[in-house]
Amino acid sequence: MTTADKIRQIYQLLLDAFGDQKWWPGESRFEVIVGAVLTQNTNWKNVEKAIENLKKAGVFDIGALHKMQISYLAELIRPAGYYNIKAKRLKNLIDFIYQRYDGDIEDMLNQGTESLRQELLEVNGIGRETADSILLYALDKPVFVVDAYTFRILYRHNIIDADCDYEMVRELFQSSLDGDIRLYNQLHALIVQTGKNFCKAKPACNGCPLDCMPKISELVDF
DNA sequence: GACCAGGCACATC
DNA sequence: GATGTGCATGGT
Repeated sequence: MTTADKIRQIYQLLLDAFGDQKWWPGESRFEVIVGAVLTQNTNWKNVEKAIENLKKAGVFDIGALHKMQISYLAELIRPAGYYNIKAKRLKNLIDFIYQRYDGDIEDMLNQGTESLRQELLEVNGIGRETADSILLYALDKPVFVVDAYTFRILYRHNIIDADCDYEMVRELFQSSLDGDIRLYNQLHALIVQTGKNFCKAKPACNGCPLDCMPKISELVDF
């Protein structure tokens, strides 16, 4: 069985276990973009509070945030943690969208995936996971999002080894899932769901607490 | 009270 | 290039 087969099999198992994830939580491309920055190393519940603050303040649109004082933005997003640095990062990203795309998120859709990815990665505060989350979930681009849960789960189940880096894992998923945006979207969401529920950062790693993984081990020949 | 959460940039070796 | 550190709130 190839690694690609394993990836696809894991997808099916997680889908059976957790069902359709309907990701990303967010009602607009803009909301996904903001959430992608705010969720950096942060619980999503805290991000929701920060976004709610922005909505209640009546400033939840790109134009309002573009004009806003950074200190006020920081105060509004405070519940998301790291609020000073995230205010800067959000500003950097919005400034980029204004400078490069005239503040029009829809305009970004016309750009090629790879060049847009490079542009996003040049923005200070936008790393690979944040860029890829924006590309996939806000802009419907065919990019698989790799996060801490992805590494943790794959490593603990002997699908990757410790020195495997972000781009290697991304390639692994993208080649396994054959450019299917719908699958990229769903599987990343399922992995996060799995990680949140079962795969904490520092368990006794021999014997993953993961509930569904023994079933994977039975079905997949690791 | 300790530990963790859907990262990232920067300093230092 | 790898390794360590600061950033910070809120839930368990």
